This record gives sequence, structure tokens and C-alpha cells, in this order.
Amino acid sequence: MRQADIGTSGTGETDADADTSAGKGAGTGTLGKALAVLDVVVASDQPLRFTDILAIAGQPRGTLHRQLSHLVEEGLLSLRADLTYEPGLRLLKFAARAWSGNQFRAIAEPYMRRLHEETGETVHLGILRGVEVIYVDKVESRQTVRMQSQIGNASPVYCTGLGKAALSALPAAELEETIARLAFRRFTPHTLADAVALRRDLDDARRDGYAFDREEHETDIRCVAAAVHADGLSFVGGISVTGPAYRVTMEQLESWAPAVRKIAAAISEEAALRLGPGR
Amino acid sequence: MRQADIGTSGTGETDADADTSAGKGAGTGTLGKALAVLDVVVASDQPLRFTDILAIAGQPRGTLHRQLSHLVEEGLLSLRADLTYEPGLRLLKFAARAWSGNQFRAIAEPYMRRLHEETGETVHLGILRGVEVIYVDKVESRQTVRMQSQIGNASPVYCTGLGKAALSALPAAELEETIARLAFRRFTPHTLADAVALRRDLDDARRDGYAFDREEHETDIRCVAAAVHADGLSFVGGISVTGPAYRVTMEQLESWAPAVRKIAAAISEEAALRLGPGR
DNA sequence: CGGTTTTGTTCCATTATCTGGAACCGTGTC
DNA sequence: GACACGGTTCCAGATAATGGAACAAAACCG
Repeated sequence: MRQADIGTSGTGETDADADTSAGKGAGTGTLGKALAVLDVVVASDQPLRFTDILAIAGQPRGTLHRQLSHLVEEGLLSLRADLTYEPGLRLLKFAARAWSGNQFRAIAEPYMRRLHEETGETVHLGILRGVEVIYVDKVESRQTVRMQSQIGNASPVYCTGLGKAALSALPAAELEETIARLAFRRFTPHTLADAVALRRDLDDARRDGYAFDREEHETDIRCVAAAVHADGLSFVGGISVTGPAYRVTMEQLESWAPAVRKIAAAISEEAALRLGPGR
Repeated sequence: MRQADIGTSGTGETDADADTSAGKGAGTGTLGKALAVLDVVVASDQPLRFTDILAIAGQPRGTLHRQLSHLVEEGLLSLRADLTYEPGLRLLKFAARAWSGNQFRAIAEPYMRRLHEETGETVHLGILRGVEVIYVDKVESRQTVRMQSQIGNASPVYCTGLGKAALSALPAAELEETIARLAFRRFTPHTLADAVALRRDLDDARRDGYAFDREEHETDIRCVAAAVHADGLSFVGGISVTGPAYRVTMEQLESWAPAVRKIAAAISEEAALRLGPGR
């Protein structure tokens, strides 16, 4: 059985696509393989030709060709005139519906706005998924438009405020499982580069109810975040306020922390109420 | 062989998901079936339980159950605690990369901005796909944030400025093919509700180099659009300026039309240059 | 509380689909 | 013209999808 090194995109993007849930890669059969191929194309920043994909995906020519054909036929990929593949428009269509229909996002939106008004800085909403945090929404002030650059993006849990806040709310067992799967990588001099440092930080976060990102992911970017979670909620998320270091001091962040925590709690409560098990 | 009435989502959404390319539904085998199921869930606005999906998708229980399991395992769907299915986060991740990596969008962006500065109204960029136009980008002024409500959305070709502009640039053969597939539906009193009226409008558009939407899709919304297309470009798109009727008169639109046409031409040229067959 | 319907999940022989090696074009190159 | 290369097509064999039926667990009900 192959499946090989698919997903090892050569791009450098956040590295480990430790996506696809648990341990092994098998289980989803044909669908999984098709998506792995899709991932290869979508993750790459330059257009790929058949042979390029062949090299990355490590599948037999015939097989890969059919898979690509199917993906194109379904609109998930698009085959350009110069024989390069690019992400298809159907992906956008899917995402648009997924996004606007996301109940959690809708519930959190007014709270995010309020937090933004109080702080004046960018507010993010994210959800924990495996070893990553996926940004689900964003409110910023002088946004020069642009589809919220972050939405849908994934960042490692261990070096973002959102990620650490979310982790701090995880049950011990799941936390261990997640930590075990982490592949630490140093993004900045301040990145927490091992489980020990991370655990210490998480202890603080649990005690205080909020977590910081002290330029751990990007230099000059700081943030304070709090977890959104509740019994009956099938996921753990978080909300954060982010700003550039020159404008947002650690003292400033500290002063916002209680508000962030409070708003996160409010979101948790409403989400549990409206998304909880009781319908 | 089944496949049945899948895709006949009961939601009323823009109706005909005349998506998935050409006539029949077969061809993509397992992948197509899985996506059909995904479509059912994503297109619905309320959360669906297993049985709901079963009813819509018309597949045997065992089969559907496995398909759903696979979709969940792949992160395209997410199974909540109350046993309802909702769109998965992986969709967002896909879309984010698809969108930011879309070359055409990137090329058009500065032009869109310029057009926005000249007019002060909302500027849209779209691509023709089958009988729909898919919005790919948007620049608007006092946007109260929100992920560009439109991006990824699809509208019928025959009642939007973008759609008609794109159609007007289509080769005769493809145009006929597309028109033949249209299912006209009246959205407002001004909607062009048959092929004859549409053709007349398209003739004007071809002659002038731009098309209007005279409150044909939504009441109180007008727009002027021009096609983006060129030899060597594997698709046809368009750019448009949209505004509320109370602020944007037809005279106003007429006055913007030349600028829209000019910008569309500029985008076409650069796109052909950079996306064209010659690498 | 026992019977009954509904809903979600699991099994498994059958069969359609996917696999992948090889052969087949079309193009560009030495 | 031979050769290499990228893309496409073919087809017997391996594999995964199919769907009817049985099963467990709630929800419903008299």
C-alpha cells in the first residue's frame, strides 16, 4: 500500500499537515486518496504540472491521472490551458456556504465586535483542530479590505495565544495526546520550543483564564487570548486580541486580558446554550 | 444504478445546482457520490440528522453511513454531539489557500481598487462557471467587515451584470449551449425571463462592451459590468460596479461604463500575458 | 412497564470501481 | 531520424464500495 509521502508539500507552509485526524492514514479509502492529491495542488503556491504532482504524490501515473481527471470534473481542480492545475472554484463555493452557515461563528460575531471596540485591535476567532488552530473569523479596523487574510488559515497550537488558550481548556487526556503529536519548530527567538515550556505556560493560562503570545509566532506580534469551551460543546476554540508590538505592550495586553476572558466566557455560555446537546 | 435525486437540495438556494459540469451525473465514481452527499449537507441551512440526509440523498442506509463517516474522518464534515452534521473546517482551509493563491484574483486586485476609487461603489470580480457566475473578489468601502459576503457565492448568469457581460464574450457555440441549459426564474419584475430578451440584451452588451443589471436580480440594486476574457485565457470572467438604486442612477452607471470597460480590458490584457499559454 | 416504532450502527457476500504496469501518442531535442 | 519526455489511454487483477439485512439503542406509547 502506498499513500507515501503525500502531504509533504515542498512549500514550507506551516509544515506538518498533521491534518486528517488520528494516527494512521488509511480508512477513508478512495476519498482520502483523492483529497490527498487535492491537498498537494492546493497547498502549492506555484502552478503544478502533471509530472510535478506525480513526483510529490508518489502514485502510479495511470492512477494519478484518473484522480486528477475526477477532481477536475468535479470542479475541485481546474486544468488550465498550459496543463497546470489550480484550485477549482467549487472550493470557494463550498467554503462560502460553510462559513456563512457556521453557527458558532455567527454566535461569536457580536462579541467579537464588542471586543474590537473596546480594544481597537484585531480580534480573531479560532477553533482547535488536532495540532492546529483554524481561524474562523476576524474583526479588524482599518482593514484594507481583502478577504480576511487569516480566515481558514491554520497555525500551530503551541505558539499562538489562541492555540494555547484552547489547549489550556482541553481535558488532560486529550491534551497529552495532542502534545505528543506536536512537532515543535522555532518561529522566533521567543517560540516555546518544547513540551516543558509549553506545559508551564499552559498552567499559567489555566490559572489566569487567558494566554499570551509574546512574539512567539511572528516577531513584533503579540496577543492575548482566552478559551471558548463548555460542556456539551463538541469542540474547543478561542478568541484573541492581536496587535503589533510597537503599539501593544505587555502591560496593555494584561489590561485587556480580563475583558477577553469575560467575552470568551460569554461566548461559551451562549454557544453551549444554542449548540449544546439539548438541541 | 442509483445516484437518484441527489443534489435536489430542498432548500431553495439559487435553485438548480446545475453544478458539476455537463449533462449526466456519472463519471467521477466514488468521488462524485461523496461530493454529492457533501453538497447536501453544506447546502442546507439547518443542521441535518442522519435520517434527513438519507431522505434527500436517496441512498441505501449502509452506503450513506459509510460515506458520511469518511467525510467526517476527512474533516469535510463534522459530526456534532447531537448527531447533526455540519460543514467541516477543512473546507475553510482549502478555500483560504485556493483563494489567496488564485492568480487571476491577484492580478485583478489593483485594478479593482482603482475602479473602486473612481466610483466609490462596490466592485466585484467574477468568473463564469456553467450557468452561474461565481464571485471571486470584492472591494467595497464602508464594509462593516464580514468575510466578503459574496465571495464564493454563485448567481445565475442571466440576471446579473457580471453574468451578462461574461456571456457576451462567449463564443457562439458555447453561448448556445449555456443558454440551452438555463432555467429562467423571475427574481424581480425586471428580470429577463426568457432567452429572447436575454439575447437582445447580450447584443447590446457585445456592441457596447458592457452590460447592465437594472434591478434584475435584486430590487434596488443596479450594476454595470464588462467582460474579462482573452485568447489563451481558459475562462471568461467579468468585473462590475454595483450600487443601490437610490444612489446610483442609470445615468450614473452609463457614465462609469467606459471606465469599467477600460479596466476590464486592462485586466484581460495582463491576465492573458501572465496566465496565457506561453507560461 | 412491556411492546412498538424510529434512528443510528454494524456485517458481509456481491459487484462495481479503483489500481498500476505497459503501451501509446505528440513534441521537442540532439 | 532516433531519443527522451510529458501526458494520455488500456485492461486484467486487486480492492474498496455497495446495499440488504440484522442489530442495538433510544424515543414513543398505550
